[in-house]
Amino acid sequence: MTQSARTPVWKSIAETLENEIEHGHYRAGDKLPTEAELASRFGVNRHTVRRALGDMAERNILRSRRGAGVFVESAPTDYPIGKRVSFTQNIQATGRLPNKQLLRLEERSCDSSEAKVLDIPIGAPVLVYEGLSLSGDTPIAHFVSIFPSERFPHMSEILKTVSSVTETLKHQGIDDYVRRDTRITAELATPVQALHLRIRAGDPLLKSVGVNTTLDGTPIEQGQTWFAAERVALTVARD
Amino acid sequence: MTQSARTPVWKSIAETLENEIEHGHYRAGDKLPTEAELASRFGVNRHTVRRALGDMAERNILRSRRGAGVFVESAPTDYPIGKRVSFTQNIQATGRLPNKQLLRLEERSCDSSEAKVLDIPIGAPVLVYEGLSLSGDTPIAHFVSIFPSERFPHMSEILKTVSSVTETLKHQGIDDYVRRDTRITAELATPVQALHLRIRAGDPLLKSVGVNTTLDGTPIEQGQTWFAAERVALTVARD
DNA sequence: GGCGATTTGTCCGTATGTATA
DNA sequence: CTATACATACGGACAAATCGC
Repeated sequence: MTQSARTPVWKSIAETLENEIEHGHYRAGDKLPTEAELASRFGVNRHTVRRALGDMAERNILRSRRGAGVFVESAPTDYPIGKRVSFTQNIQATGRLPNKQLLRLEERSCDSSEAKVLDIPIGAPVLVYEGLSLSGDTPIAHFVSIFPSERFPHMSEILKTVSSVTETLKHQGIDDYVRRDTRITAELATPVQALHLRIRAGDPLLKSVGVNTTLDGTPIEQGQTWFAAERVALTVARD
Repeated sequence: MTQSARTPVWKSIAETLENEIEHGHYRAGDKLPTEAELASRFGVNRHTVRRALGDMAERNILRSRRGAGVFVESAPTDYPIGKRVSFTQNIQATGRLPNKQLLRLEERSCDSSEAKVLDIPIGAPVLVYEGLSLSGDTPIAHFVSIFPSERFPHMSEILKTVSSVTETLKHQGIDDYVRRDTRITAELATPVQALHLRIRAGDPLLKSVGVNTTLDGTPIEQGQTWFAAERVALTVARD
């Protein structure tokens, strides 16, 4: 009757459920049995189940919605930030289908800070490329990229048909490029961003601002990306 | 009278103010002149000034407080994430005084995930080191570090006197260590974290989870850090 | 849109084993 | 050994959100 082992009951319940999620018994988005059902399954009080679920929710494995149930969260996809950063490749590596949705594609003249970053004269034309990045059909990020137009006269037409920046740059004669630096901050989602990313306003976003250059150091793109924090973890690997 | 250049008046006002902040005319925490004063200074309507201030507020350069005035935000400190990540060195590089406040220092046995990361048997003793990282006297981050105790028998006593992890490890015979990987996510501050970091609950945090190893790859520390997003930008540099 | 059943969230209380001073 | 504090587990009641009809 008494608990002989040193591990609390709630903890072993949590580990059991974690294993079942790990082994695909429950998948991302699935609804777990109700607290009452789990309580009777494990032969414990509902509160003991709640302790286990609470622990798992704290570690972002589950999310509970009052009145609806407890649901399995999708594990955030690792998004490597390194020398070469490519959304298409990063998503393909997870085994899902990378996709992009175009929101805006326009030319305008650059301001002083953009000129400084891209190493072009103030007022020079830049191409603004805004859109959503999707993994399968779940939105991952909202991005705004800026290219120096004079360097890439056909960028706009190609971007309309090709949804990969890397591919588009290949058509423009850039076979390889590297990330010069990346700056990562955190922000709260605006209502518009929340709508686009299918999250709630005020949910956390990971903002990444990076500059890509050719191998000889000429800047070719300044990219700003707002990742839905619940779906992505940025990773920095050694080398 | 008419605007000959293509740049809007509000934008050049914003750039002017930005320059003055950049050049130290206004410093972090300073109150700007009132909107009315700025309007008369630039010879424009108050609404035009407001457009400039609004743009700067959106970029987190300013923060306005109704009834009080408009204040210069402290620029987020760049915090490089690379092969070697040291809070002490990172803060020293900004010219401020790194500091640490101890919140907890205790030994317990590790769970399965910690065992896996630190490459020790499940249940082996680990030292938990929790505290706050300060730059000067403004809190920057809240951290929880875990060390395998059997490898470092005197860690606890040294950490009580030395506030730098790098220094403490030197006393333990580890002259050099490298960051194996770093995982960056974004979370919302809990009420307790908000109190510690002197921000508001629900404000965005940058969470970084990293593992430091000796040069031969033996893990010596798992560190979790929650940075106040408004005070820090994590940077990833090439090389 | 309303309504009732379902489900989670939060509060009250009780009891017991374990570690600590 | 006693007193205290704490974590664990159970029981019940109601509020609040959600869903289906």
